[in-house]
Amino acid sequence: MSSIRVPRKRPDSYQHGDLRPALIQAGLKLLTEGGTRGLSLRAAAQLAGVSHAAPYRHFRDKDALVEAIAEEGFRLLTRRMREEIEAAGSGDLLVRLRASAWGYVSFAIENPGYFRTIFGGVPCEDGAAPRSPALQEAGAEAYGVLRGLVAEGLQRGRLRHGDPEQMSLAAWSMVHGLSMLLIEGQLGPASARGAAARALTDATIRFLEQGLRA
Amino acid sequence: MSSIRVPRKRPDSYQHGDLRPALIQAGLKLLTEGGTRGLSLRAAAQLAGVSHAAPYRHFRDKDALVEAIAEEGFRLLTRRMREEIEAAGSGDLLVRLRASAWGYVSFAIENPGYFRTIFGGVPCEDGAAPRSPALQEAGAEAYGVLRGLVAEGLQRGRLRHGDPEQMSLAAWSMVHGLSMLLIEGQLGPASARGAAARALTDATIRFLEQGLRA
DNA sequence: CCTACCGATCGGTAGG
DNA sequence: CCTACCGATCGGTAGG
Repeated sequence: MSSIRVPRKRPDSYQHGDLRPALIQAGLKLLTEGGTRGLSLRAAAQLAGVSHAAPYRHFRDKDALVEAIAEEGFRLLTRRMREEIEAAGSGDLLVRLRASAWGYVSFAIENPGYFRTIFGGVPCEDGAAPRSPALQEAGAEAYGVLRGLVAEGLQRGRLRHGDPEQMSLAAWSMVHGLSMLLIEGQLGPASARGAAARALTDATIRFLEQGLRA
Repeated sequence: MSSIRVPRKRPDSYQHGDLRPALIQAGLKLLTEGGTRGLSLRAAAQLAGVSHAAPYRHFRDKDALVEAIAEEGFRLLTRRMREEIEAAGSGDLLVRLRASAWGYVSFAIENPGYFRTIFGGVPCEDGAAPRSPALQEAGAEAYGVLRGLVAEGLQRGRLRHGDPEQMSLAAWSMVHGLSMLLIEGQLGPASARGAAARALTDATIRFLEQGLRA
């Protein structure tokens, strides 16, 4: 057996000031591979190549790390939706709505660790979820993408009259439910792969479109 | 301090042959209160009033207990949906579809512990979910309720022509997504309470109905 | 940012 | 079904 201490020249180049993002990445990896049970500050520290006491300089406790991961995840989800919408061009609003739906679902499939953490990773306690203001805002921004599309559709008369909040919630529920069923394997492992998932998303969202369109 | 040992006449009356269901109840309580992190075979044993080695006579390991809880949850979910459908009478199919949706959502709200366990409690690992045949069947039965209503609607010409599988999935996605958003507090704590949730469910499901009805 | 240490809890097994 | 025990891991702190 060689020496027990691994170091020599830490995994990448933390140590300086970039330990925080490194811990987030490590935590995400642990979360993805082993679920909430697989995540611990100690393991994250080890993955990042620092002592198990180091993380406490960046995160008050384990929940704080999970929250940081969730916040990052929300931002990435928002970005993905916007990218898909942009890629769909400035054409028909229903097409853009469909694009945003695919952005949502594809993000979930490709980033199940982030996705699960965002939606109920930590505050699964019984009572009210004690989400931080920053996390709440990140979530509101993601929801705002859908909300914005609906508002635009109503304004342009592309969607039938109705409560925009209810319409947005209907869309959100649908893509969220589909995402969860896909990543949890409820629809079979094959369904979660790219092309199949895309087809399922399109087919599913079209039923909702019929209910929303003018 | 009185004696350390609590017993005298165990909590209820396990010991004989009803330890298994008692452990399931205990596990559910732990799961509900503290999430996956809060569940341990030892804690469940303590809640049930037995030694921490006793559970191993009924469950191979921790995952086996979680799976048993999920199976029980699926059965209760199925029952709840059927009850709501029955309560809605033999009237219009869309009314019954709506009733089943409320059965689904209300079960989730009232039994978040069961609901979370059913959908991704354990097998959150990265790869394929290793769900037991019994668990898969329990899940298929719950899905079958929705599936049956859709089939009936198509047969009676109450729903527009379409792939029954896709239509069922659309309905499932919607109620599932709404349930998850509600119990994880994404819609605010107030929304998850009875009347408010019912209104949200009805409003949401109606948009889908427009897309499904003939 | 590290080493060293604390108490607590865990899954699991031995052995009866 | 119990007591007693194992090694491992955890969150967190002291103290530097």
